[in-house]
Amino acid sequence: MPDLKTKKQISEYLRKHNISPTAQRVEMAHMLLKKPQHLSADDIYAKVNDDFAKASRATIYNNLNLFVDAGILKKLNVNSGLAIYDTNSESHYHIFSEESGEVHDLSSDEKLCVRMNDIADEIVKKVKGKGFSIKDIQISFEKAANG
Amino acid sequence: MPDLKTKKQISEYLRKHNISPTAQRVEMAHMLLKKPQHLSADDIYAKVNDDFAKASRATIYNNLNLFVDAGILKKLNVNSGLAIYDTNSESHYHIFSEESGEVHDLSSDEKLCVRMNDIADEIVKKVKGKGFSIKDIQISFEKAANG
DNA sequence: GTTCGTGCAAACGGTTTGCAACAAT
DNA sequence: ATTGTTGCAAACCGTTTGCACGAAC
Repeated sequence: MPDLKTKKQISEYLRKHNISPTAQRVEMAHMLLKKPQHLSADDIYAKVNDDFAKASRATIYNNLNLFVDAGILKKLNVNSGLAIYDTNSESHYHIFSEESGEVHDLSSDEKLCVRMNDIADEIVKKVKGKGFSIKDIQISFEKAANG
Repeated sequence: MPDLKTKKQISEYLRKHNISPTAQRVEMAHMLLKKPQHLSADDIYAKVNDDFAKASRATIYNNLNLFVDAGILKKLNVNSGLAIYDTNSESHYHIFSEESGEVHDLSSDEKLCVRMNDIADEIVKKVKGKGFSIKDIQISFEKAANG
Protein backbone atom coordinates (compact mmCIF):
# COMPACT_ATOMS: atom_id res chain seq x y z
CA MET A 1 0.00 0.00 0.00
CA PRO A 2 1.71 3.14 -1.24
CA ASP A 3 1.35 6.50 0.49
CA LEU A 4 -1.83 8.10 -0.81
CA LYS A 5 -2.07 11.39 1.02
CA THR A 6 -1.87 14.04 -1.69
CA LYS A 7 -4.12 14.29 -4.72
CA LYS A 8 -1.02 13.97 -6.86
CA GLN A 9 -0.19 10.63 -5.28
CA ILE A 10 -3.78 9.48 -5.77
CA SER A 11 -3.70 10.50 -9.42
CA GLU A 12 -0.52 8.54 -10.04
CA TYR A 13 -1.94 5.56 -8.23
CA LEU A 14 -5.06 5.62 -10.39
CA ARG A 15 -3.05 6.03 -13.57
CA LYS A 16 -0.93 3.04 -12.54
CA HIS A 17 -4.18 1.07 -12.58
CA ASN A 18 -5.17 2.41 -16.00
CA ILE A 19 -7.81 4.70 -14.61
CA SER A 20 -7.74 8.30 -15.77
CA PRO A 21 -7.84 10.50 -12.67
CA THR A 22 -10.92 12.69 -13.02
CA ALA A 23 -11.87 15.01 -10.17
CA GLN A 24 -14.61 12.67 -8.92
CA ARG A 25 -12.40 9.60 -9.04
CA VAL A 26 -9.55 11.29 -7.20
CA GLU A 27 -11.97 12.53 -4.57
CA MET A 28 -13.45 9.05 -4.15
CA ALA A 29 -10.08 7.32 -4.02
CA HIS A 30 -8.75 9.89 -1.58
CA MET A 31 -11.62 9.35 0.82
CA LEU A 32 -11.59 5.57 0.42
CA LEU A 33 -7.92 4.71 0.50
CA LYS A 34 -6.73 6.84 3.38
CA LYS A 35 -7.40 3.94 5.76
CA PRO A 36 -8.75 0.38 5.75
CA GLN A 37 -12.54 0.55 5.97
CA HIS A 38 -15.78 -1.11 4.94
CA LEU A 39 -18.38 1.16 3.36
CA SER A 40 -21.62 0.83 1.46
CA ALA A 41 -22.15 2.71 -1.79
CA ASP A 42 -24.42 5.06 0.10
CA ASP A 43 -21.81 5.71 2.79
CA ILE A 44 -19.37 6.55 0.03
CA TYR A 45 -21.86 8.79 -1.75
CA ALA A 46 -22.51 10.67 1.49
CA LYS A 47 -18.86 10.98 2.49
CA VAL A 48 -17.66 12.09 -0.92
CA ASN A 49 -20.37 14.70 -1.22
CA ASP A 50 -19.77 15.85 2.33
CA ASP A 51 -16.53 17.61 1.51
CA PHE A 52 -16.80 17.80 -2.27
CA ALA A 53 -20.49 17.85 -3.21
CA LYS A 54 -19.95 16.92 -6.81
CA ALA A 55 -20.48 13.24 -7.57
CA SER A 56 -23.85 11.79 -8.53
CA ARG A 57 -24.96 8.35 -7.49
CA ALA A 58 -24.45 7.00 -11.00
CA THR A 59 -20.87 8.24 -11.00
CA ILE A 60 -20.23 6.75 -7.57
CA TYR A 61 -21.49 3.38 -8.76
CA ASN A 62 -19.69 3.54 -12.10
CA ASN A 63 -16.40 4.41 -10.47
CA LEU A 64 -16.77 1.88 -7.68
CA ASN A 65 -17.18 -0.82 -10.29
CA LEU A 66 -14.15 0.59 -12.08
CA PHE A 67 -12.09 0.43 -8.89
CA VAL A 68 -13.24 -3.10 -8.17
CA ASP A 69 -12.32 -4.24 -11.68
CA ALA A 70 -8.91 -2.61 -11.27
CA GLY A 71 -8.37 -4.45 -7.99
CA ILE A 72 -8.22 -1.29 -5.88
CA LEU A 73 -11.31 -2.26 -3.91
CA LYS A 74 -12.98 -5.50 -2.99
CA LYS A 75 -16.75 -5.81 -3.20
CA LEU A 76 -18.29 -7.88 -0.42
CA ASN A 77 -21.77 -9.34 -0.48
CA VAL A 78 -22.12 -9.93 3.21
CA ASN A 79 -25.77 -9.32 3.86
CA SER A 80 -29.17 -8.86 2.39
CA GLY A 81 -28.44 -7.37 -0.98
CA LEU A 82 -26.26 -4.55 0.28
CA ALA A 83 -22.79 -4.39 -1.27
CA ILE A 84 -19.92 -3.35 0.97
CA TYR A 85 -16.65 -2.05 -0.43
CA ASP A 86 -13.47 -3.07 1.36
CA THR A 87 -10.52 -0.74 0.94
CA ASN A 88 -8.10 -3.34 2.28
CA SER A 89 -7.37 -5.46 -0.77
CA GLU A 90 -4.98 -7.69 1.17
CA SER A 91 -7.14 -9.26 3.89
CA HIS A 92 -9.44 -12.03 2.74
CA TYR A 93 -11.50 -12.99 5.76
CA HIS A 94 -14.37 -11.09 7.30
CA ILE A 95 -16.63 -11.19 10.28
CA PHE A 96 -19.89 -9.30 10.03
CA SER A 97 -23.32 -8.80 11.51
CA GLU A 98 -26.41 -9.15 9.38
CA GLU A 99 -28.52 -7.08 11.74
CA SER A 100 -26.28 -4.02 12.00
CA GLY A 101 -24.34 -4.45 8.78
CA GLU A 102 -20.98 -3.83 10.45
CA VAL A 103 -18.01 -5.64 8.93
CA HIS A 104 -14.58 -6.30 10.42
CA ASP A 105 -11.42 -7.84 9.06
CA LEU A 106 -10.59 -11.07 10.78
CA SER A 107 -6.93 -10.31 10.18
CA SER A 108 -7.13 -7.51 12.70
CA ASP A 109 -7.12 -10.25 15.35
CA GLU A 110 -3.82 -12.04 14.92
CA LYS A 111 -4.69 -15.25 16.72
CA LEU A 112 -7.87 -15.74 14.74
CA CYS A 113 -6.07 -14.83 11.56
CA VAL A 114 -3.41 -17.51 12.02
CA ARG A 115 -6.03 -20.15 12.61
CA MET A 116 -8.10 -18.87 9.70
CA ASN A 117 -5.09 -19.20 7.47
CA ASP A 118 -4.52 -22.75 8.71
CA ILE A 119 -8.04 -23.81 7.95
CA ALA A 120 -8.10 -21.86 4.71
CA ASP A 121 -4.96 -23.63 3.49
CA GLU A 122 -6.56 -26.96 4.16
CA ILE A 123 -9.74 -26.03 2.37
CA VAL A 124 -7.80 -24.48 -0.49
CA LYS A 125 -5.96 -27.78 -1.06
CA LYS A 126 -9.16 -29.79 -1.13
CA VAL A 127 -11.00 -27.39 -3.37
CA LYS A 128 -8.10 -26.82 -5.72
CA GLY A 129 -8.09 -30.48 -6.70
CA LYS A 130 -11.53 -29.87 -8.16
CA GLY A 131 -10.44 -26.82 -10.17
CA PHE A 132 -11.54 -24.10 -7.76
CA SER A 133 -9.89 -21.63 -5.45
CA ILE A 134 -11.07 -19.84 -2.33
CA LYS A 135 -12.24 -16.31 -2.89
CA ASP A 136 -13.35 -15.25 0.55
CA ILE A 137 -14.28 -16.57 3.97
CA GLN A 138 -17.05 -14.77 5.82
CA ILE A 139 -18.21 -15.30 9.36
CA SER A 140 -21.45 -13.72 10.49
CA PHE A 141 -22.35 -13.08 14.10
CA GLU A 142 -25.37 -11.89 16.01
CA LYS A 143 -26.13 -10.49 19.44
CA ALA A 144 -26.17 -13.13 22.22
CA ALA A 145 -28.43 -16.29 21.90
CA ASN A 146 -27.84 -19.70 20.25
CA GLY A 147 -24.59 -20.22 22.29
CA MET B 1 -35.72 -34.28 11.24
CA PRO B 2 -38.96 -36.24 11.35
CA ASP B 3 -40.29 -38.25 8.41
CA LEU B 4 -42.08 -35.85 6.09
CA LYS B 5 -43.31 -38.00 3.25
CA THR B 6 -47.08 -37.77 3.39
CA LYS B 7 -49.12 -34.57 3.32
CA LYS B 8 -50.53 -35.56 6.67
CA GLN B 9 -47.05 -35.66 8.18
CA ILE B 10 -46.25 -32.30 6.62
CA SER B 11 -49.44 -30.80 8.03
CA GLU B 12 -48.63 -31.99 11.51
CA TYR B 13 -45.10 -30.72 11.20
CA LEU B 14 -46.34 -27.27 10.19
CA ARG B 15 -48.91 -27.19 12.96
CA LYS B 16 -46.18 -28.10 15.44
CA HIS B 17 -44.47 -24.89 14.33
CA ASN B 18 -47.67 -22.86 14.72
CA ILE B 19 -48.26 -22.60 11.00
CA SER B 20 -51.70 -23.52 9.76
CA PRO B 21 -51.27 -25.99 6.92
CA THR B 22 -52.91 -24.43 3.88
CA ALA B 23 -52.68 -26.23 0.55
CA GLN B 24 -49.91 -23.92 -0.70
CA ARG B 25 -47.86 -24.25 2.46
CA VAL B 26 -48.11 -28.02 2.54
CA GLU B 27 -47.12 -28.17 -1.10
CA MET B 28 -44.12 -25.90 -0.49
CA ALA B 29 -43.00 -27.74 2.62
CA HIS B 30 -43.40 -31.07 0.91
CA MET B 31 -41.19 -30.04 -1.98
CA LEU B 32 -38.64 -28.30 0.24
CA LEU B 33 -38.22 -30.69 3.12
CA LYS B 34 -37.97 -33.99 1.29
CA LYS B 35 -34.19 -33.59 1.14
CA PRO B 36 -31.43 -31.14 2.13
CA GLN B 37 -31.14 -28.55 -0.63
CA HIS B 38 -30.33 -24.93 -1.40
CA LEU B 39 -32.89 -23.11 -3.53
CA SER B 40 -33.67 -19.56 -4.55
CA ALA B 41 -37.19 -18.16 -4.21
CA ASP B 42 -37.52 -18.49 -7.97
CA ASP B 43 -36.42 -22.13 -7.94
CA ILE B 44 -39.05 -22.77 -5.31
CA TYR B 45 -41.73 -20.89 -7.24
CA ALA B 46 -40.94 -22.93 -10.35
CA LYS B 47 -40.78 -26.29 -8.58
CA VAL B 48 -43.94 -25.78 -6.58
CA ASN B 49 -45.91 -24.70 -9.61
CA ASP B 50 -44.47 -27.54 -11.65
CA ASP B 51 -46.57 -30.19 -9.95
CA PHE B 52 -49.20 -28.03 -8.30
CA ALA B 53 -49.58 -24.85 -10.34
CA LYS B 54 -51.30 -22.87 -7.65
CA ALA B 55 -49.00 -20.58 -5.67
CA SER B 56 -48.31 -17.00 -6.67
CA ARG B 57 -44.95 -15.33 -6.13
CA ALA B 58 -46.33 -13.25 -3.26
CA THR B 59 -47.53 -16.38 -1.51
CA ILE B 60 -44.19 -18.10 -2.07
CA TYR B 61 -42.37 -15.16 -0.50
CA ASN B 62 -44.83 -14.75 2.34
CA ASN B 63 -44.65 -18.40 3.26
CA LEU B 64 -40.89 -18.61 2.89
CA ASN B 65 -40.58 -15.79 5.40
CA LEU B 66 -43.05 -17.61 7.61
CA PHE B 67 -40.96 -20.79 7.42
CA VAL B 68 -37.76 -18.89 8.15
CA ASP B 69 -39.31 -17.20 11.19
CA ALA B 70 -40.50 -20.59 12.41
CA GLY B 71 -36.99 -22.02 12.05
CA ILE B 72 -37.96 -24.57 9.40
CA LEU B 73 -35.69 -22.98 6.81
CA LYS B 74 -32.53 -20.94 6.92
CA LYS B 75 -32.16 -17.93 4.64
CA LEU B 76 -28.65 -17.46 3.26
CA ASN B 77 -27.37 -14.25 1.76
CA VAL B 78 -24.44 -15.73 -0.07
CA ASN B 79 -24.17 -13.62 -3.15
CA SER B 80 -25.26 -10.51 -4.92
CA GLY B 81 -28.69 -9.86 -3.54
CA LEU B 82 -30.09 -13.31 -4.20
CA ALA B 83 -31.50 -15.08 -1.16
CA ILE B 84 -31.00 -18.83 -0.94
CA TYR B 85 -33.15 -21.01 1.29
CA ASP B 86 -31.42 -23.91 3.04
CA THR B 87 -33.67 -26.81 4.02
CA ASN B 88 -31.02 -28.25 6.33
CA SER B 89 -31.52 -26.29 9.52
CA GLU B 90 -28.74 -28.20 11.29
CA SER B 91 -25.61 -27.42 9.27
CA HIS B 92 -24.11 -24.00 9.80
CA TYR B 93 -21.23 -23.69 7.35
CA HIS B 94 -21.42 -23.19 3.61
CA ILE B 95 -19.19 -23.06 0.61
CA PHE B 96 -20.52 -21.30 -2.45
CA SER B 97 -19.64 -19.76 -5.78
CA GLU B 98 -20.56 -16.20 -6.56
CA GLU B 99 -20.38 -16.76 -10.29
CA SER B 100 -22.65 -19.78 -10.56
CA GLY B 101 -24.61 -19.31 -7.36
CA GLU B 102 -24.21 -22.94 -6.29
CA VAL B 103 -24.11 -23.57 -2.56
CA HIS B 104 -22.89 -26.65 -0.69
CA ASP B 105 -22.89 -27.62 2.96
CA LEU B 106 -19.39 -27.85 4.34
CA SER B 107 -20.64 -30.54 6.67
CA SER B 108 -21.03 -32.87 3.72
CA ASP B 109 -17.23 -33.17 3.83
CA GLU B 110 -16.45 -34.64 7.23
CA LYS B 111 -12.80 -33.68 7.41
CA LEU B 112 -13.50 -30.07 6.58
CA CYS B 113 -16.41 -30.05 8.95
CA VAL B 114 -14.32 -31.18 11.89
CA ARG B 115 -11.75 -28.51 11.25
CA MET B 116 -14.47 -25.92 10.69
CA ASN B 117 -15.97 -26.81 14.04
CA ASP B 118 -12.54 -26.46 15.66
CA ILE B 119 -12.01 -23.01 14.30
CA ALA B 120 -15.61 -22.05 14.90
CA ASP B 121 -15.35 -23.02 18.56
CA GLU B 122 -12.32 -20.84 18.95
CA ILE B 123 -13.98 -17.89 17.26
CA VAL B 124 -17.18 -18.45 19.21
CA LYS B 125 -15.25 -18.18 22.49
CA LYS B 126 -13.57 -14.95 21.47
CA VAL B 127 -16.72 -13.37 20.14
CA LYS B 128 -18.93 -14.54 22.99
CA GLY B 129 -16.90 -12.52 25.48
CA LYS B 130 -18.09 -9.46 23.64
CA GLY B 131 -21.76 -10.44 23.75
CA PHE B 132 -22.06 -12.00 20.30
CA SER B 133 -22.47 -15.47 18.85
CA ILE B 134 -21.58 -16.96 15.48
CA LYS B 135 -24.48 -17.23 13.10
CA ASP B 136 -22.89 -18.66 10.00
CA ILE B 137 -19.56 -19.24 8.32
CA GLN B 138 -19.46 -18.90 4.57
CA ILE B 139 -16.63 -19.71 2.22
CA SER B 140 -16.81 -18.56 -1.37
CA PHE B 141 -14.83 -20.11 -4.19
CA GLU B 142 -14.22 -19.38 -7.83
CA LYS B 143 -12.93 -21.25 -10.86
CA ALA B 144 -9.12 -21.66 -10.93
CA ALA B 145 -6.82 -18.56 -10.58
CA ASN B 146 -5.43 -16.74 -7.51
CA GLY B 147 -3.90 -20.00 -6.11
C1' DG C 1 -13.71 17.69 -32.74
C1' DT C 2 -13.43 13.39 -31.07
C1' DT C 3 -13.14 10.72 -27.01
C1' DC C 4 -14.29 9.92 -22.49
C1' DG C 5 -16.79 11.00 -18.11
C1' DT C 6 -20.70 12.81 -15.85
C1' DG C 7 -25.57 13.42 -14.28
C1' DC C 8 -30.19 12.76 -14.68
C1' DA C 9 -33.99 9.93 -14.89
C1' DA C 10 -35.77 5.79 -16.31
C1' DA C 11 -35.20 0.82 -16.13
C1' DC C 12 -33.98 -3.20 -13.73
C1' DG C 13 -34.54 -7.44 -10.62
C1' DG C 14 -35.53 -9.46 -6.39
C1' DT C 15 -38.52 -8.75 -2.67
C1' DT C 16 -42.46 -6.41 -0.05
C1' DT C 17 -46.77 -4.61 0.64
C1' DG C 18 -51.88 -2.84 0.08
C1' DC C 19 -55.93 -4.30 -0.99
C1' DA C 20 -59.82 -6.88 -2.71
C1' DA C 21 -61.52 -11.55 -3.25
C1' DC C 22 -61.80 -15.77 -0.97
C1' DA C 23 -61.56 -19.74 2.18
C1' DA C 24 -62.26 -21.75 6.67
C1' DT C 25 -64.03 -21.84 11.11
C1' DA D 1 -69.31 -12.91 10.60
C1' DT D 2 -64.89 -12.95 11.77
C1' DT D 3 -60.27 -14.34 11.04
C1' DG D 4 -56.65 -15.59 8.22
C1' DT D 5 -54.75 -16.58 3.33
C1' DT D 6 -54.26 -15.78 -1.35
C1' DG D 7 -53.22 -13.28 -5.78
C1' DC D 8 -52.59 -9.35 -8.29
C1' DA D 9 -50.39 -5.23 -9.17
C1' DA D 10 -48.01 -1.53 -7.47
C1' DA D 11 -44.34 -0.06 -4.51
C1' DC D 12 -39.84 -0.60 -2.92
C1' DC D 13 -34.67 -0.30 -2.69
C1' DG D 14 -30.12 -0.88 -4.25
C1' DT D 15 -28.00 -0.89 -8.55
C1' DT D 16 -27.46 -0.39 -13.72
C1' DT D 17 -28.18 1.74 -18.01
C1' DG D 18 -29.36 5.12 -22.05
C1' DC D 19 -28.64 9.24 -23.47
C1' DA D 20 -27.60 14.08 -23.81
C1' DC D 21 -24.50 17.50 -21.95
C1' DG D 22 -19.90 18.83 -20.81
C1' DA D 23 -14.78 18.49 -20.09
C1' DA D 24 -10.22 17.22 -21.76
C1' DC D 25 -6.65 16.17 -24.91
